[in-house]
Amino acid sequence: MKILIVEDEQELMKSMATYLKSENFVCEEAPDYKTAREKIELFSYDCILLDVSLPDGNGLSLLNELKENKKSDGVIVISAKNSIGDRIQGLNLGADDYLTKPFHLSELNARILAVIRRRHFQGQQILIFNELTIDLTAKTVTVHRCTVELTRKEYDLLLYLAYNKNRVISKNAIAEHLSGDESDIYSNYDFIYSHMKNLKKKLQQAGCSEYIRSIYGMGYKFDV
Amino acid sequence: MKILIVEDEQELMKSMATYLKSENFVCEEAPDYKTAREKIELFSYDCILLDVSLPDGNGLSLLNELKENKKSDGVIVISAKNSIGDRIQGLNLGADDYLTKPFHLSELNARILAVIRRRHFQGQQILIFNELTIDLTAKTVTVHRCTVELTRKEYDLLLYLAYNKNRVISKNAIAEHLSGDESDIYSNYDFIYSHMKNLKKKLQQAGCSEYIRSIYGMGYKFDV
DNA sequence: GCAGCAGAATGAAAATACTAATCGTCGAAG
DNA sequence: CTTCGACGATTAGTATTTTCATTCTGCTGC
Repeated sequence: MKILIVEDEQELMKSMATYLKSENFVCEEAPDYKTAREKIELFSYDCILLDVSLPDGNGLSLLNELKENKKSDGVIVISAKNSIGDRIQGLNLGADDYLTKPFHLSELNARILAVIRRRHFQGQQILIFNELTIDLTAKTVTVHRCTVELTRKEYDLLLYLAYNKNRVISKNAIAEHLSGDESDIYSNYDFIYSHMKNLKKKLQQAGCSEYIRSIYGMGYKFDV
Repeated sequence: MKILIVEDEQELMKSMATYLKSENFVCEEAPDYKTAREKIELFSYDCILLDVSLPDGNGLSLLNELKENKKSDGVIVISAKNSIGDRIQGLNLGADDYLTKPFHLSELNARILAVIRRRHFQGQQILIFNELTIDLTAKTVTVHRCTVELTRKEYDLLLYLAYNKNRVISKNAIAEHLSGDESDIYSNYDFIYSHMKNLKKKLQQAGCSEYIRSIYGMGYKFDV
C-alpha cells in the first residue's frame, strides 16, 4: 500500500516514514504544499497523511483542491491544534479521518488501515472467499480455519490480488505494488514468479482450491 | 492498440516503449517533429504521446496542425515544465490529456487507457453486444455470462473489431494494429487467418452467434 | 453454367514468448 | 559462527504465435 506523508517537521516525518515502512507500507514524502500538490497530481495513493500547517500554505486548501478534482485518495488530516474548527472543516471537506498531534504511531497505523479498509473493502475487516479468509487487522490468512503463514511479500501479493478480484492484473502493476520503487522493475519480473509460486504452494497445501490463475501474456487473476 | 511516442529523450522513450509493450500496446517511436508528422500523416494511432519540447520544433504546434486536420483525437501532451500555461494551451488545442515529467509509467498507462476508452467507447468500461460482453478493465470476455478464455492476440483482435463495429476493416489495418511493424506485413496475412479462426471458434463454442463476418476481398466486419 | 483463380479457412509443425521450478546468495536470528 | 528462511537470477518447461502446406469457398470472365 502506498502512502504520501505531507509534513514539514523533519523529525516527525522521519519517524512516521520509518514506522510505516516497518509496517510494510510504501511511503513517499512531501515536506511542503507545492511538492504535495505535484505528487498528488501525478500519482495516486492509498492514503494521504496531510498536515494542516505547511510552510507554504494550508493543508485544508490542498484537501479542498483534491476533492474538487474528484481525487479519491483517502486523506487523514493531521493538525497540531486540537481545534474543533479545523476538525469539522477537515471532515466537511471530505477528509476520511482526523488526527491531532501528538499521536501514537500505532494509532496512526490503525487509522490508516481503517481508511484503506473503508476505501478498498467497504469497511470489512475480514475478507472471506469461501474457505479462504484474510484478516486485515491481524494480517493473517486462514484456509479452512487453519492459519497459513505467509511472508510479507506473499501477504501483500495476496491482498493486492484479492483487492483486484476477477480482474486481470498486469505484472507491471504487481511489480510496482510489491517493490514500490520503480527504478529498474521494467525488465525483470522474475521475483514475481517466485513469490507467486510460494503463495500458491502455501495456499494449496492448506487445501485452498485454485483462486489465483495466471493469464498467459496478460498477468494474473484472482477468481471468486 | 497502437501508440505513437513522440519524444526526443532516448532513455525516457525506451522506458515508455518497454513498459507499454509489456502492457500489450503496439508502439512506434518518433524522436523528432519531422518523423512524428510523417508517421501521423501515413498511419493512424489510438493514442499519441506528444512531448512539447522537441529538437526541431514545438510539440504544441504539431498539435495545432493536427487539430486543423481534425486528427487531434487521442493526444496526450507531455511537458517537462509544470506550467499552467502549457497545460491550458495544450488542452485548448484539443489534447485529451496532459502529463508533466516526471511521471509514473503506471499513471501514463492509466491515462492512455482512459483516452482510448473515451475515444472509442464513449467512456464505457464494459461493452455489451447482446450475449457478448467485453470488460475492458478486467480484460475478460463473456458469452451468456460465461467467461471465454482468449489469448492476448485474440482479445486484441476482438477489441479492434468491436470498436470498428459495423465497418469493414481491411486485413492491412488488422495486421498493422496487431503487429505494429509496418515493414513486411503486407505480404502475409496468415497469422490473421489463424487468430480469426481461433477467435471465431471460441466464441462459437460459447454459443455466440455470428458477429464476425468475412467480406470477400475486403476484410472483416463486426456486425451488431 | 463452368473453368480457373484468388481469397479465406483449416490443421499441424516450428518458432517464439511466457511462466514455473530449481538453486544459489544474502541477511537476519540464534 | 552457524543455520534458516526470504529473495531473486538462472534454467527448464509450457502455452501461444507464426509459418507452412493444403483444402475449401466464392468471385470473375468466358
